[in-house]
Amino acid sequence: MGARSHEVRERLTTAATELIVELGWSGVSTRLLAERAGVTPGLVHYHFSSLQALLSEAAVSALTRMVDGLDAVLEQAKSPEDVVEQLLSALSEHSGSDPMSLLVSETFLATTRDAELRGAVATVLADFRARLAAWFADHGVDAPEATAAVLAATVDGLMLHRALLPEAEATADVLRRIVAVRS
Amino acid sequence: MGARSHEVRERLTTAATELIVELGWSGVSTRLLAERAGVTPGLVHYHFSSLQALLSEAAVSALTRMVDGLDAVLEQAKSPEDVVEQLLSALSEHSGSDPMSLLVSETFLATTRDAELRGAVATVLADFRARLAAWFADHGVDAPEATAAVLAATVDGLMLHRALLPEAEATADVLRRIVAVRS
DNA sequence: CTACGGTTTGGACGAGTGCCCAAGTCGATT
DNA sequence: AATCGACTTGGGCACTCGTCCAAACCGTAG
Repeated sequence: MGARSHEVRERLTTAATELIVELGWSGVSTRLLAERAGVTPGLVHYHFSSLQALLSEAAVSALTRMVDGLDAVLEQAKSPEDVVEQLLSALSEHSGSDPMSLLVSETFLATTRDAELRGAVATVLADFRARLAAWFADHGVDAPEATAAVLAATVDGLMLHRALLPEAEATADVLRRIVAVRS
Repeated sequence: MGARSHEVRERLTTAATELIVELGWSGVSTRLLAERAGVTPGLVHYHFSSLQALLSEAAVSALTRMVDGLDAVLEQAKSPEDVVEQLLSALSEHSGSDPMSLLVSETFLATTRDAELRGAVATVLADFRARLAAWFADHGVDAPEATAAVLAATVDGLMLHRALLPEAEATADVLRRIVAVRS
């Protein structure tokens, strides 16, 4: 596997994440993917065992990068309320149907039809939950694991809903209630 | 439109909701649909203008029924905490990858690629939010609209996550924090 | 120079797709 | 009995799909 091979693989996975967002997981075809990546269709199955494998690898690595980015938020947060604030604003930078939200949703849904992908995504999610829970535990939040699970779920749910309806103004205030500190 | 026509339309939409759950929105084909409904493939495009239209009609009516079902929960609930409890247990009846969760997710995702469907689903969601918010307002919950929006989003987010990871035991306790009553 | 292995090409394969339509069935109305 | 219109049939059209593969390319090692 020379450097040339590695570059083509990367071009293909990059094109894959773009197209998953634009056309949906099942809207991505071998030929479209090759065209976007600037290679010939035959190359797709030379570098990857199947189209599914290519999409999965692309999505999982994008998700991993995303979680690492959210992790950086934790390091700067001073209070639990701060975490909510930061998470929310990190998401609000994007419009309702932004690339990140769509990629997350598409990938989650794809896991219901692909056991291998499901395992990989579950690992990423568990990792994020664990880091969040650890931070909460360190900062006096009650029931840190459950709080992390609910907060992560809420963030994903808001992603879905934001594409359909605008959020209420006081969303952040309500979200802050989730991270109640032990009294 | 005779009674015969109406029965076939219903058999097709019923088969559609089943297949969307089993195979995903884009995994449903004309012929598969017809086979499941026990009719010939040509009938699909006689009764519906397109496959998309059939899927959309089936999904929206299923979603509407679902929201009406959740609405019944509200009528029996005595306190805000009760609402959370009931919503959660209504969801927990189903396994992680239950039909309802999957249909919701699939439909939400399909809205990103179909403007007409998006409008219809947004109406259903807005309706549910409004009923929830009205109930909260009547029962002294602070910021009822935002609370309803966050709770609805969390419920959907938990639907997504539950397929991947088991929930923590104390999820309900954390969720109850969302519906804090004005002090 | 030859030989070689990783890479690339473009076309082929069979299967499946949404949609359409001429022809036919069948129950109700005239 | 004849006619009508709603309904149904099954096949056909013009695609796209994932995957595969023989052949060509090309930088490097012998």
